[in-house]
Amino acid sequence: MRQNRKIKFGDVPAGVASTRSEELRHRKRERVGRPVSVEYGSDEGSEAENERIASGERTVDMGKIRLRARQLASVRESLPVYQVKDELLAQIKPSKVCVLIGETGSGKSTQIPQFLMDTSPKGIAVTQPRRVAAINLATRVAEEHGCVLGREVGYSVRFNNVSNKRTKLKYITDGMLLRELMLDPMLSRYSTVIIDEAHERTILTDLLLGFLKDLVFNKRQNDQFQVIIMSATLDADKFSQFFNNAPIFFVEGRMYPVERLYLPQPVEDIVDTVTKTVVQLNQTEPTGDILCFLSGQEDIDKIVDMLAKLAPILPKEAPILVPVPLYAALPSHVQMEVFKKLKPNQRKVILATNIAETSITVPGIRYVVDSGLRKVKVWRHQLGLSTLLIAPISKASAAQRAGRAGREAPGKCYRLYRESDYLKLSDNTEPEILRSDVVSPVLMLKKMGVNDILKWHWLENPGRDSLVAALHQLYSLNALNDRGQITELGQQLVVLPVAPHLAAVLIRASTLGCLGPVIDIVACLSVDNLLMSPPSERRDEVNEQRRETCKLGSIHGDLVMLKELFDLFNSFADIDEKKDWCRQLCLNYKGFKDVERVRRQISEYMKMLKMDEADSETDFDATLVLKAFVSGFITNTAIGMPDRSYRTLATGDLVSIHPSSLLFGQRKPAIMYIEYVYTVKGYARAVSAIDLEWLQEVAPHLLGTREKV
DNA sequence: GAGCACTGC
Repeated sequence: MRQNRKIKFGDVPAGVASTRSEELRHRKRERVGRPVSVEYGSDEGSEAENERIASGERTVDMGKIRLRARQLASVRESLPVYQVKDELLAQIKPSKVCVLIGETGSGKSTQIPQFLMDTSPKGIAVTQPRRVAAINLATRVAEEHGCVLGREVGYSVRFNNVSNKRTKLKYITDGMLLRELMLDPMLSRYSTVIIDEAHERTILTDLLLGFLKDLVFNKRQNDQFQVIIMSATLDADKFSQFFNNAPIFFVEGRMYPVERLYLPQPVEDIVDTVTKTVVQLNQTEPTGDILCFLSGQEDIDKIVDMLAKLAPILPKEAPILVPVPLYAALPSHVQMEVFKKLKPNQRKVILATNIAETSITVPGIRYVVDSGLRKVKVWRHQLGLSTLLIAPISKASAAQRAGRAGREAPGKCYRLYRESDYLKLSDNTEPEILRSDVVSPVLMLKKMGVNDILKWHWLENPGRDSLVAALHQLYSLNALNDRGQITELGQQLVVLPVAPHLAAVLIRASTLGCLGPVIDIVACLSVDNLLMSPPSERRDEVNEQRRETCKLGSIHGDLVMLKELFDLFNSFADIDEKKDWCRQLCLNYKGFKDVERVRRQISEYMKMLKMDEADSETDFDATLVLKAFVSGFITNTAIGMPDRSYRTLATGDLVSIHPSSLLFGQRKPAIMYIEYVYTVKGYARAVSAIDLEWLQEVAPHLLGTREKV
């Protein structure tokens, strides 16, 4: 750390008032409700317990459940949204579509669906972008409603359906609702669909809104069918306009004021600035934990190290700083550290990525330190690769981060940028669909019978180039015919719970007779952070050990390595043995447990498509398996050049084997890779050695039209 | 000779 120059934040009071009113300015909406101070904790039910109850075990004590519901009634009644129940219902009722803005703590996600339960003729679906949110909400609402989870109130997420045909209110991830929509385009089970957290603008939410527009105004126009869009931010006009000027309602939340403080000058070194700000804040501010938002793991680890070193030598009058990292790649038991209660003379400092903005809510936060940065993955459809960039956040995101300090008491937010920089930020984060690969969305549209995807009523049109690139990809997979219609194969791909390219590999594998091992590999590929990067001092040793362990992988590449690792994982009978082995090779034990789950699911879906892995060859044949993969990743192939570099077959672009690959440093005539990412240069990840002759065999319809694909 | 934010089926 450089010489301890103090970090100065500008004069606050005026700035605070103006910023606050800035963020409130757009609220020229019909206001219902007034701010109320209540505690609204989220009691978490154990998932295992819920499953047991929902599976019909008759040890349920209904008396106890009803008593608990009565106890919760007073909490419910004090929620902002409850106070305006009748007024709100009277306004919502007559509209086929409405937009409801409810701030954090308003109780909209738990209460409004319950209000509608008695009058809704059929089921109510409430979508959530994340699984845990759907599960927690359903658990809470079942408790409030006084029923067993999975009966009148339930949930449906991947791997877990705790609902039945009679379930009236179902919390569901938007991915699962889309899946239901594919099977039943009318969504005939439901009379109300509530899209929650619409402001997050995930791809799946955007798609749902598009399909719902068609349903509510055309297909189920004369039916009793209602759509409610819930958003936490004020950018509701977009939704309203999209649904033919649907009415907008506003419910106030229960948030404490958060003072915003800015720096007078921009800073260069964010790691240094965050560290100094935390130390300074610790000495001057009363009790309360600190949450810092940073762009990624690298900066977080550096700050954690620095604070850990500084903590023992700081003045003893101030609380002792306890730094805690928080990002998705951390094992879950390490993530749980953020919830740990500390001694009274300690102060928790959480160094987090965007994961703390929406996915994980940490209690006890009074101070937020915001770097104003995040990492964002941007898809370049012209090049068929993705890049990971550090970018400034939006105003909406800055407000969300600041809000994390005001959940339990008034708080402060230290923004490590100037107020003038804040004012220059865009209002909202760019919708995900504009910076993503749209192969899968386009296939879904085709499945739903949309002919002209360029002119479809997209909530946000991804743009001609992006859509055309996706159409080409789908055509090259044989998912679309040359008239752009979905093929029999396309119908199969859309069902499988993996990306279309990987789905194509699965189908191909079943005809080649190697479905079993291919499911293993595809399951491994769909789990993040399965192979963890070893700490620098163990790097060479671990790499060597992995090469030793995976003899075939060292020749054929990473896909075959995954198969070898998964087989070995399964060969240990004892859990502790498995864990030891994972530690040795720096593998993620929980990751492999997830692989097993995904594997089971894929296997079930393949059976549904009448493809059975029992038909697989008994001996593992690496060539056969890689041929299956080439059929899905024909555009991700490159030829080895005399100067040791590789050039992509499709465009001739330079590509290098990523150093994390087992094939790194090896020369092969040709390679195929699952992912192509650009950082300092174009890197191929998950690389396999292939034979060029396979291309002719696997995809004769593509060779010769290469420049078009 | 690198370094991956986050989520979903």
